[in-house]
Amino acid sequence: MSDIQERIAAGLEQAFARHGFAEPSVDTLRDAAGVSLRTLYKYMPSRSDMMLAALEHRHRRYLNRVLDDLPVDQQAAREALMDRVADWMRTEASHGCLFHAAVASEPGSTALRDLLERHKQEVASRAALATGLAGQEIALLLILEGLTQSWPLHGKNAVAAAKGLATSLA
Amino acid sequence: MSDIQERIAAGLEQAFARHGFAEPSVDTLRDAAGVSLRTLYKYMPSRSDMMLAALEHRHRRYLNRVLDDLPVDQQAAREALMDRVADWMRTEASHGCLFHAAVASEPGSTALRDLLERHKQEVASRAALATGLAGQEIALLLILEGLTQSWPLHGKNAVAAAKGLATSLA
DNA sequence: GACGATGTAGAGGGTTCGTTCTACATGGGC
DNA sequence: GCCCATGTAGAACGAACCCTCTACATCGTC
Repeated sequence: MSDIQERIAAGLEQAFARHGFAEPSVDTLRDAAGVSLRTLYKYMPSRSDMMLAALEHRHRRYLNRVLDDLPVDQQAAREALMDRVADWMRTEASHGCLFHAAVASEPGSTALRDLLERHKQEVASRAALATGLAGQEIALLLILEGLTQSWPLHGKNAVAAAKGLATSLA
Repeated sequence: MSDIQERIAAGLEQAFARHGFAEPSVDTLRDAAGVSLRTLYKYMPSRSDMMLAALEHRHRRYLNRVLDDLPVDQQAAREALMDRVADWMRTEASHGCLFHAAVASEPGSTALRDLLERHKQEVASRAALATGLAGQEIALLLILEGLTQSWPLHGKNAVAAAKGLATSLA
């Protein structure tokens, strides 16, 4: 991926995260990307491609920010994981999971659905590995999804509930 | 609420649930509502009002289908609750929670956000009451959100995980 | 210094969309 | 029998949107 492509994807991700997938026009996306319309369309030939590129970019950033370098101790890793998710929500995604939002905005797109599935799959397996919960990927993912969805309304209380549930998985 | 208004709202809810909030045009919504464009706009003067009416309708139906008449035994109520949510997903909402989808499609709308909050609030308090988990509304809501989000990918495994987590709340 | 590759700036086309408006049908109450 | 309220059918309008295209700037290379 070239440098300019990376910068465009980063700008698009910001715009979609802030305003959702329905609202921003391509003109708005161009401003967010910081390039001309011609260049934008050169690298992402349609609005759908812009959505996909933004989500790919977000996927990489999410893995880095939430799942890299968790504590070695498994209980500490579980708590840190929930804190990291909350921190991600606070700074990046105050409206919930961007991948679910994308699929909701275009339920017909199989490309988006595949991307959502890949994202959740990779998050679940890496999270289970880091917390010593291999074999309980689904329960752990359920907690992460629940935290992501309920954080906007319940904040730190949701984090505490998620930690408690993750601990109970043993 | 008049009879025709009820029928319109029911049709709109179906259309939004099936195709999301971004895709369907007002012409499509009119077909789903089964009335003329003039009548549709008489009762719901803008597309945003159509979304709100559809969600109000869904809120009432969700409470009826998922939370009415749960078993008296608390452990049985917890399991039945998760089964009911899964059944709701299977028959009504294969793409996740419609309220979250609405907010995601229009993050700027405070009316939608308020409606989401009211919906979740009422679901949480009624669910906690029925399952003997008063005081743990947030943890229970987190499980319900997690189940709703992960059911499309993991189906009955997600239900089993949700039951396990709800049982652990004790 | 010419040139080709790559960028910006932004106007324009063709389409779709939300909303309004006109014209007409129907049916119960005086 | 007339009328008004309420419904259908769908044309029309203005705005917004996605995408293309033209015209021009910049910069590293020969």
